[in-house]
Amino acid sequence: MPLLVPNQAPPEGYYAQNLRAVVDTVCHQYADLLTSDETYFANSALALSEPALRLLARLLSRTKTYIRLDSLSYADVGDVSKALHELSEADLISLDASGEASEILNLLTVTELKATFAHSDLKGRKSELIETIRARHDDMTIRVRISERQPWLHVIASQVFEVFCLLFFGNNMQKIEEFVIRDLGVTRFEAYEMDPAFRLFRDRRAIDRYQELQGLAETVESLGKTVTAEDAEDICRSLMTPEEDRVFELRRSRILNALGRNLERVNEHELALRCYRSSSAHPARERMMRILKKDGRVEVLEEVRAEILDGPRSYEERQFALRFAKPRTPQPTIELRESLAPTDEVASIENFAAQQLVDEGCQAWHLENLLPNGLFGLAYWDWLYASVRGSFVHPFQTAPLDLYWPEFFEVRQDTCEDPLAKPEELKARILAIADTKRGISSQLVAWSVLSRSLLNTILGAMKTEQIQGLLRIVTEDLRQFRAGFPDLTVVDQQGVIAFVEIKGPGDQLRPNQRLWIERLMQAQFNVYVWRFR
DNA sequence: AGTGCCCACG
DNA sequence: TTCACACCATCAA
DNA sequence: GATGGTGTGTCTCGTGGGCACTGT
Ligand SMILES: [Mn+2]
Repeated sequence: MPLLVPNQAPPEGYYAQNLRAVVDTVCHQYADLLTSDETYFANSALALSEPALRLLARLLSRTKTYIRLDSLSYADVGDVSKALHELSEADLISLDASGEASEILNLLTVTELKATFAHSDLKGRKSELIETIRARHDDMTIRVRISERQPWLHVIASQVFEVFCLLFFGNNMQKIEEFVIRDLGVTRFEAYEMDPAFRLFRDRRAIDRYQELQGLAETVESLGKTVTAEDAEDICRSLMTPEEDRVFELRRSRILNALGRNLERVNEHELALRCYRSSSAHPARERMMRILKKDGRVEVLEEVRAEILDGPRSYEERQFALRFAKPRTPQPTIELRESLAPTDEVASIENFAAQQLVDEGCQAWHLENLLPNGLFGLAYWDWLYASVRGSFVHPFQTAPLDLYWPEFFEVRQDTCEDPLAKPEELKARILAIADTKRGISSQLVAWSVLSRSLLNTILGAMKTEQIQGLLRIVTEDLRQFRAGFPDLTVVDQQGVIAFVEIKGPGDQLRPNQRLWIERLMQAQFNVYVWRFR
């Protein structure tokens, strides 16, 4: 029986308990790195009376930070106005009618706006209405007039609480709602070990820098191709120093790559080159080569090419350096089937092709990367959730933090058994883990797609060496081979497995797709491209 | 009156 | 709010 | 065929209420 049931009252004090858990954990882990504001928030929150903490938990779970008082009706809080005053006394919320006029005006409905700011000519969309009101009254008048009818509060603690969530989850995407999703039973998480002494953020600088990088990413994103040289200079100044932490460094490099790409679009080649030069992430050097080619700077181009070949960052980067701006060299030939494209509209060309294979007597599924990722995730389940310092930092993870980093296998090989060492047991191992772990969230295993019978059929159609071969490819480079797998997995009437990449008119193989196909052919799989014209 | 979006909620 | 992929336009050989 | 640009599906769920907006 799950802790929470939709539309049924949660256990007494449930949301407050979640809030307390986050604040407690962060305080224990990061007490010495918190600013005075953050420490103050933690102390005052933990010192609140139970009703006030319950109310605060609700307020912090709202998406907006300005909230109408008449929208607060929480039975488990009891005396709401008493709790409000307590929160206000603790400076966790403000009751003194603060805020931007436009934001506050948005708290009212159209009807209320018209009633509160009675003008005969108020009409149009709500946004236009608000503009009109703002043009006629100053902010103070607006606030006063609304607060007389519809008092509201501002959740001061919101910003600081975001930092607490960042420290708790180690990222800006997961929020405190994770608790609810888990307690409803929607997601189950593996019972991995965590080291409470481990810190994702080493020092205060790391916390601040994380947020700074987030801001820069947003700026670059929002500027897009309206970016000017001055903008870029500004942003670059904050991005030119390599980060010590590799996660930060990857983040920095990706922002530089995005900025560089935008600069290319506005023909700022020199600035773009500077961004790419400072970046340590693919495709920075690829973009450099393209720019240099365009500008006819052959010598520098060759220098970059040599640099890549000397230490390629990925298989794809190396492949690009080998082939770019060079006479065409033959590539391994791939079996090709060709058909006419369906005349009438179909939902997707992949499903159309799959249906045709079914009509021919085969079994066919559109699985793409879900198959290799799923098989790897199952065969290496214990590797994924092994106790490795720093790989798990909170209870809501679906993969270890170092999954896509080079030392993933190295740091686990002493404690985990290599599934490939006993190839004859692979099939049974994968099926057994699928049975025992079914439903537990994994970044690699899509349970809804990989049913027991599907796994049975597919694994049954693969020879032991083929399963081993497939996993060898994936484990060669988890990052590279997490994408590019052929669209369809097919088992024919003789029980022979094949993989098919479907190409509609005007679509062609991408480098990672070609790479997967070549590897699969080497591993003795039937693979072909099915092109519709 | 109908439709579709946003948001709180469990 | 990303990532992987398909689709589409354009250009060149 | 190469390249660049854009669109789509995907979300850790499902539901219900309130609201804006549209059309009669
Ligand atoms: Mn395809």
